[in-house]
Amino acid sequence: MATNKIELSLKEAFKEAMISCGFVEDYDVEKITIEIPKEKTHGDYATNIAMQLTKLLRKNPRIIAEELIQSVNKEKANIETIEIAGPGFINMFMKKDAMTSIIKEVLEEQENFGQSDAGKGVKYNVEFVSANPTGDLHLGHAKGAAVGDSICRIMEAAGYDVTREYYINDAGNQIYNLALSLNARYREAFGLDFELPEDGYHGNDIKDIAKRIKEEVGDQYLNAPVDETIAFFRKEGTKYELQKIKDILKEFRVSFDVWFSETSLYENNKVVPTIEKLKAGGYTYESEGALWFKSTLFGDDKDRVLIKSDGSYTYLTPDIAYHLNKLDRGYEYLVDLLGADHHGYINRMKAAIQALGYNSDQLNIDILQMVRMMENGEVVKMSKRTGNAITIKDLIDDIGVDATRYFFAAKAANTPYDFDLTLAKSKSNENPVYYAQYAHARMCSILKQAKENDITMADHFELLVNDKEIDLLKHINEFRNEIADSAKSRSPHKIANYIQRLAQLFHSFYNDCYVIDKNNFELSRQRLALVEATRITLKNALNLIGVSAPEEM
RNA sequence: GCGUCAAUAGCUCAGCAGGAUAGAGCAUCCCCCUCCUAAGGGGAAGGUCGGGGGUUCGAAUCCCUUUUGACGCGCCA
Repeated sequence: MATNKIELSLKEAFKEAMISCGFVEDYDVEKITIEIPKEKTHGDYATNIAMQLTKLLRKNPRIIAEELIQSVNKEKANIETIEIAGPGFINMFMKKDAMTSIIKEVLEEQENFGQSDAGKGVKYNVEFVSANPTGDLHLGHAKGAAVGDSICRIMEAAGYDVTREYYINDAGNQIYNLALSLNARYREAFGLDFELPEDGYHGNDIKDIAKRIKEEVGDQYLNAPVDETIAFFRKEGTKYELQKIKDILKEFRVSFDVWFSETSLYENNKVVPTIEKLKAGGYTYESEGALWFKSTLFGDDKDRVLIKSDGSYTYLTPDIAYHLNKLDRGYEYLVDLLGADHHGYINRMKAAIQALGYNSDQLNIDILQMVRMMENGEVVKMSKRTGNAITIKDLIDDIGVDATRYFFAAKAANTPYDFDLTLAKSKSNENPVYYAQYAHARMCSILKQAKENDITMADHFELLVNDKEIDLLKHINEFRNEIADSAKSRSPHKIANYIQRLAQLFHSFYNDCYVIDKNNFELSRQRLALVEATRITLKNALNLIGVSAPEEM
């Protein structure tokens, strides 16, 4: 866990004090909790270490605390005063200048401020979205895209080695239906008889693609052999649909490192050897003409079919091969982001990787609970414009990328979400995304005017002793911790909370502390540096959840 | 029936490796622009943390139980 200099020095100081009091011979500093009390009279920082030690020492926590504060090195840890409170909390008030050193760090690190090596370069593969290339991405995919991309950005900032991956289901039945649907629309485009399959794709997007294919290849597939025609439309349909997905994700500021094709599993002969490996391990059996995987051996509810009695694979089979392939590629951990309707999938896939010799902990399946679109208190199922399911495109057009991404990131992914369309669309103070962006715009405005008045940033900050300034500094000090925390639990909403708090502290500072003051030039210079440090922190934080930081609004 | 997730202010949600008086935004009610963007700030009001047990010095947080809701429980993907 990354930690800031102030807290680290406090932890070290308490560790030394514990040792010199004879309480312990050694102690893991990570186990010492240093927190910022909610109540200001409880100090700048506090620790509950004395209460934690009661179990070990079997002594009254206040007595332990008393001994600790006697031997703690206050000078070294920059403590101004230290006191015992309540049942045994140790509250510390820091020397004013202890807080300001963070400003220099931020100004030096710029867009890298907040990064740490907390993740120790551990290799993670994060798979998200992975929607079938058969149509537009809808509301649920938008949540997956926003949450997944934010998780990756945050993990990267926290020092994990992250590969973002999209699994393309381009081999199954749904692609066959896509091909049939396209072929039908292609014939339609020539004014010929056509037959749309019952479970095919009936959207206008298929018509558009068919028209484009007509322009590209002319009539050559009107009378071609059926196999050849289907193969052609499979390939072309996947290509077009995938390109549309890539384009919209790019617009949504979501990127992937690897686009992994299911078909490639067959082309590179990955599926059969996976089944053979399960067989060789004794984890399969035949029954009723099908091949089963004994997933119950690893805690699954029931065994799962790998090869159906008609000889074809279930969805699970190539997916097991895919997960094995990811692990074989050397990732220590896999993360899958799945919709709540797939949560039954967790146990069987964990069972599979165990049967294949990996540890079930290496697969983390994060469930994204369902999203409901609400407008004026009513559930909205369909897009008003198209009459079809709400797509990412609808969200981007109606709400904008910033607000959409903020709304998805601001809420814990694993709880059901009612997306308030009315609120998200409103371009007013009711919309929380503007609160943070407005703070950034205000800072830019100050910086711009300082420049016009030839006020430059100071490099020493002894005048920053106002409560509002100290609060801001404390919060900036927490940024690295917050990122590391958020990465560890893969919770982008923690960053959103951090952003709200930072914006709030700034707005409050803004009202109390006038920055550009020609009559107090030195204070202006010092505050200006604080504003710039705050601005960099806010911009970096917004970037972690894919939200822009406008210079004016 | 079994499983997963949820239930906290009027609304939308934080807080949940136990810690001090449960927080934020919005909505409501007061106050603040001769001054860096009022998309802002300050204040008020608003809660038996779904109910009931238990563990603990201490529980919104952990355990059990119960109610309600969403989603699963295919040789679909």
